[in-house]
Amino acid sequence: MEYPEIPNPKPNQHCTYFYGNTTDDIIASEFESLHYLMLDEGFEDASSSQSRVSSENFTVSSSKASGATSRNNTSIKCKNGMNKDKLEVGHRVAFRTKSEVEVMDDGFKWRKYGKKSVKSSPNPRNYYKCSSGGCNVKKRVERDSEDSSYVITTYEGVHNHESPCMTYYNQMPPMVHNACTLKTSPNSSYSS
DNA sequence: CGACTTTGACCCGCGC
DNA sequence: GCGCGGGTCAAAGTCG
Repeated sequence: MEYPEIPNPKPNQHCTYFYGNTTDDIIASEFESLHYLMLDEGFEDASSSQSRVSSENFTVSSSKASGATSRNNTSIKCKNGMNKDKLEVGHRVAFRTKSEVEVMDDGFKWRKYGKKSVKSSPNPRNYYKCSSGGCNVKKRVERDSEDSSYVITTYEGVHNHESPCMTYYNQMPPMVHNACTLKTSPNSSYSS
């Protein structure tokens, strides 16, 4: 198992992560102040190294998403009523972060290519592409419709290059690595 | 001048 | 078939 790229939220940010691939693999884990839910294939190894939290707080259903490029999608709904964004069954990672700023510095360079107001939320959804040549990773950023203090970020695809931030990280001495609270993949890939 | 953002138009799938 | 909604495109504007 290789770890997905995890953005670098502020120390006091609260995050909920959704890792998408199959609906059967819903697992929620948490460490420190972060919460995340994983649906990605190959997650089993990750669960062994991280505290596993019951998925009872979430319900999942499969559906077909509407839209220009409709594919199989998975709809996640929290039992507390929060209706999570539809997650594609594929290399998609979504997470919810309590943050004042919508765009977090995750080490990659993104170029905004669209903005759309969606019916399910009063807040507009922003669309970004990785600006690295040949890298087709996309991300969507929108404020939680139920609590605008939270930002929902969805990554789609796998980076075919290293994060500029990770390159710098790899050049740091090991003792500096120990200071990091978030573990990220050294090769920036979270494919199984 | 290149890279990025903005924003309206367009495309496409789905539901009725 | 048509309208709706979400995702993408691309031209124009902005910024360093």
